[in-house]
Amino acid sequence: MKVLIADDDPQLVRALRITLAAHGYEVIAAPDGVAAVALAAKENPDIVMVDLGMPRLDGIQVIEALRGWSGAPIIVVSGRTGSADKVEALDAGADDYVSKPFQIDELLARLRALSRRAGAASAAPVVSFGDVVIDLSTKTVTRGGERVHLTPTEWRILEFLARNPGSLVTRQALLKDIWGTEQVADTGYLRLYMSQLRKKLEADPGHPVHLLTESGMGYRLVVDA
Amino acid sequence: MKVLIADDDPQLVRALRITLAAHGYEVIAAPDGVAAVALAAKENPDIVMVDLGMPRLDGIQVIEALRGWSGAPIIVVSGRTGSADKVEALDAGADDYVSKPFQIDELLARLRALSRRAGAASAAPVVSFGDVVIDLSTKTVTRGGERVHLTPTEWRILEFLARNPGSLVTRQALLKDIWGTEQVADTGYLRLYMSQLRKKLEADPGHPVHLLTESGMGYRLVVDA
DNA sequence: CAGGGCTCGTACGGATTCCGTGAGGACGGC
DNA sequence: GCCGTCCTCACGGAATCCGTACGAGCCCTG
Repeated sequence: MKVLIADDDPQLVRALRITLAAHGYEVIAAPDGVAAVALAAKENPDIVMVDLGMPRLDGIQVIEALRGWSGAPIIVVSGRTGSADKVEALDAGADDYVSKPFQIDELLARLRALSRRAGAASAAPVVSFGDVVIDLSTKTVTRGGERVHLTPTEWRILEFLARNPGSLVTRQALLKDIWGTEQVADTGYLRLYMSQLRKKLEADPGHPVHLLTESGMGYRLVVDA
Repeated sequence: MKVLIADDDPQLVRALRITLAAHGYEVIAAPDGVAAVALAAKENPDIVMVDLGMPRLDGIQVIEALRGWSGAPIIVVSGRTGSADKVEALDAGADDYVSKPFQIDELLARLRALSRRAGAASAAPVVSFGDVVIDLSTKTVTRGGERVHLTPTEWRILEFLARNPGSLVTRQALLKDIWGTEQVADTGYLRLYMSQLRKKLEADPGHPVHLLTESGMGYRLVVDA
């Protein structure tokens, strides 16, 4: 069970690290928002504890960024006790909110409750279709056992699709996630990358079976049951 | 969204009932532990709010009884603020713990967070009729297990109908939702798309059983119970 | 009971938008 | 300088939209 702590108070992080480690958790930590998001993408933690009021990227923004692709439970640990802060954090996608100072045994109980509920629904970190296997945790793609090389942009598109297997993904959702553009100005790159992904992953790129396009709406990755 | 409130304070129950109803929740209530368990078995609520310290059956025992067969999120609302009580309740199977007195907007936010996570795990928003299954979240339509391809406009019409299952949808409501036209100028597209939907989804398109038209009024999607 | 008016279902085809793909330039790291 | 990657542009082909037309069923009326 891997826990990511995003907090800029080194003393608190140190205390938590010792306590959590004593209870069997593996702990990783980041001192600011940007580092937290990057570390989460790299390590794929099972639970995330985030402080509001961090440097570089606010806690709320960290929550929103994580919720874009991760289903891991998020618990906010903050010095702010106002209900407005709690509502904002919970509605941004957090699962729980604990105010400082807190009792350590209560925090541990809340962690157990969260992981208990999330554990029932956690998805496998690999998806596969045909002879292609996508490992989301190690960021590798193999086809018939052979490693397939993808460019960073190709990987990000495929990852987004693989995190929503079987689901229709609209073009604007992809554009917003990959390029951050609010505008839906399709200048054509997406079509280009889909074409290249098909060339690398489909048996017959001219007649795709798994990387499907739904005309007028977006794309869909059809995976094995 | 149905909420069961198990609390022996009639004043609090009354206040909660009004507030929750105003936010679109359906509220049922039980004044003691035994009644709460019985009512939960009968009504199958989506969320349970339980007080510790109730007559006849303690809150902890209620949680354990519910967890025996129900996966519904449980939130404890209690006057006890000690961490020992929190730990006991959470480890018994509760998902969250709020101490009295509480801010009502915080409680609402926690309810939203709980139903969001529980909803993702359990029932996806799906409606079905005959051998046809409509998955609103993945925008997928299957018939006898086979995927059915719909054009964007066909999907939008079907989605609108599926979000109002069994009820009559007026033509102007559909026109306004799909084409954004305030005017009710029926130039015939709607009839056309309904025809195509029936061809794709009805066993006998000439004699529809589920995609019904109410002459002079609009359309109605009849779904399974 | 016959006729007319209205609403609805369905087939056909042009106009438009959307999509796949190839070629090639710009940019940055090594 | 070389190479990988990202992006622009252009064109052919496919999918989709939407206007029109025509026949069938229903209700009202005389």
